[in-house]
Amino acid sequence: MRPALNPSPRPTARDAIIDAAIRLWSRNPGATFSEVALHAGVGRATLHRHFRNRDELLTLLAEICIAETNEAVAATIVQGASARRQLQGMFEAVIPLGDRYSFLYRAEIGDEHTTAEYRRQLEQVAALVGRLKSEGAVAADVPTAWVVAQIDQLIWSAWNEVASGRIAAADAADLATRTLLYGLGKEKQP
Amino acid sequence: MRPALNPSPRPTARDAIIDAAIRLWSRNPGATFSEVALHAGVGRATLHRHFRNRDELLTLLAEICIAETNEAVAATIVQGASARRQLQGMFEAVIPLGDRYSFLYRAEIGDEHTTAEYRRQLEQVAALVGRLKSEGAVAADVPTAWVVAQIDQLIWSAWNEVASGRIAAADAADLATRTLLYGLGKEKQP
DNA sequence: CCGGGATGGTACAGAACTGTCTCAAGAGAG
DNA sequence: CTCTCTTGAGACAGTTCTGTACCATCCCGG
Repeated sequence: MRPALNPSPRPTARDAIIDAAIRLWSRNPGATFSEVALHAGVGRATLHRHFRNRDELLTLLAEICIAETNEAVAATIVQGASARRQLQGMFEAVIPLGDRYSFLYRAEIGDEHTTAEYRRQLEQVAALVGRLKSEGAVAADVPTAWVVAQIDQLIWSAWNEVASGRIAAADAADLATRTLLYGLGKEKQP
Repeated sequence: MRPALNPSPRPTARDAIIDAAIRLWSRNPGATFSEVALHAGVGRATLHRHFRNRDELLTLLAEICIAETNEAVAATIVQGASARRQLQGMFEAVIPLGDRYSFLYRAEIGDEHTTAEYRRQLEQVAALVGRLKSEGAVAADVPTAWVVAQIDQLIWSAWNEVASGRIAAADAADLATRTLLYGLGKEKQP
């Protein structure tokens, strides 16, 4: 075999651990290392071989989630598009990641680099809100922090409703955009 | 002293524990019994005298929070008022309770009575949404579950913004109502 | 002044979790 | 086939949390 460009030679176990940890800690942030190993179908010792301790795994997960989100957003956003269209694109990209993203809300990440990266993401959203305002898509008299918070919450609840089957995945992004810009007080605007 | 109508003869310690537990577990659901005792300014032994174990305390806290919310809502809602007005009243009543209410989102309550009571609260909100729809304040084509989720999220984020000082407490309920009904896409409606 | 009840501090055993180690088994490359 | 690397299983000690018990102290009412 040629020298692997991929640094992980046999990634199955490692990937299974990462997946199980994200899935499990999303629902129960206090879940035990043993439980993670069990759900990953992996021995607890193997888990410790890949990740020295809880913090190391948690930090990696956070980095993965942030990177996945950045990637998804970057792939969807069209540079020349209107801010209004970029908002819609962001919803479309990020809502399906809800289950991988959600544990970040609860996790207490100590790592500086990770928190800085997260803050950077929020700032990007704030910048998008600024563009929405100058386009007239969002009212100027609303605090930007409030709009950012609403976008965050909409992503979360949209994924939540999709995951529980109450809303079709295809409708989620539209519904989120509509809710943010026009509210739920009248029929859908053109 | 006459036989106390109040079943708790010397409530200071007990109250301090309840308060500290709500405050602490809201931020850190995994906080230890020792930490709760420490923050309550009470010996750990005393804590165990009042509450046999974690579940007992947690269940009581949930019941208290639900009762507080019911009480606050009931005191504010005017029977004859429009659903639109009742929504505003609910926001005004519940947003200030955010810090006491928030830990319920994360806590895993096993108690049947408590979860039933919580479900009942959600159903009341759903009923309010139904009335909003028949009044024409909320569009009929939006799933009720979505509206309920938005109301829940608005309460949480409104309290959050108030708590972090980014938004004035007096404006919070108005902003939440506006966001829900009219969205953030245009200047405030009359 | 005196006694009962609540409290704080501490000690203790049991349980759960963590992190490390060892050893046997299995899968894949050469 | 053989060698190497990874894995699963389990043992182990150390730490933390839990729930209980005990005792000295304090406050309150009588």
